[in-house]
Amino acid sequence: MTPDLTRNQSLVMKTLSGAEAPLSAYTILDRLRDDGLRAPLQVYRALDKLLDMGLVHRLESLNAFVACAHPHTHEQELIAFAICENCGKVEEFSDEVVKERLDGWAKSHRFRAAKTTIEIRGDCGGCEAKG
Amino acid sequence: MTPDLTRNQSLVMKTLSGAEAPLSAYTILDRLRDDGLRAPLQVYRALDKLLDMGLVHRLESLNAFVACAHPHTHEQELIAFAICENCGKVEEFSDEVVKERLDGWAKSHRFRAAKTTIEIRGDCGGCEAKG
DNA sequence: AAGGATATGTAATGTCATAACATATTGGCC
DNA sequence: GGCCAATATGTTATGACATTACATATCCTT
Repeated sequence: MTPDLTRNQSLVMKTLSGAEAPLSAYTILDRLRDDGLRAPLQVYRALDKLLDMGLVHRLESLNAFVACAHPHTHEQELIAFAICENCGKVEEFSDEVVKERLDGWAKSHRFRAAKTTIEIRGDCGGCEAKG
Repeated sequence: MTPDLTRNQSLVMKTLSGAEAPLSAYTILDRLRDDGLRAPLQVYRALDKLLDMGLVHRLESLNAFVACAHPHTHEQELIAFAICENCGKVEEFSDEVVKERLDGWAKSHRFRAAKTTIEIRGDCGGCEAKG
């Protein structure tokens, strides 16, 4: 069912999975130089497929990518991200009520939603405790 | 109360207000060449101020900017955008329940939200009717 | 008039993403 | 096995978005 990953896809996935925070495509590339990757497109192509498979998310407000925290569990869900501007960590969550409300708006306005982005920028509790 | 706009800010604001759809900073620049603007920074600096004043919004998923549809009316609101990928037009709306739910999540996770982005990409009714 | 804050002008550079083209690998299907 | 289509890969160049750094000008307050 889940297709196997190709070499480049595996490398990119592994890099993202091991990262503490979102990475830009160029940062991923830098970390994979030793594995033979040389051009941005090698990373972007792998990311495209991983996004399609739902294994990776793109954070629009950051122009960066994260490994999905709950692969396969949200086929139908609307995912929101809380991004700490201090430590860079990202929390992934979903809220059925939010989804219902946005779906309701779309329906009443005859808007056919293809993809919805919800990103909250701020400071996570951990950072505040330290600061 | 509302500070007057400087020359560059006015030019940028006027360009965005007259546009049917979001514009990138470089598109704005191109449209203002005849008014003497020459460098991206002149546009970005004006945009920064206009964003601060709440007269303009940035669409993260588009790397583009729109004039605010309801200036001064949403000091406290959470604004969502529905972006038509067909005609490019953007609808701006807010939903108190969505705001409450996201605020609730943030509170329960000790996350201090600074800015929240909600962007729905899809097709607006008008486009579907034509297609 | 002096001085600080804000706005402006300009060049250079940094960051993110894709187009275009060539080559290689994979996987059915006869 | 051999063929062909689909998919993946490699590489160069270019396009699109945004900021750093520095110089100059304007505005406001005293």
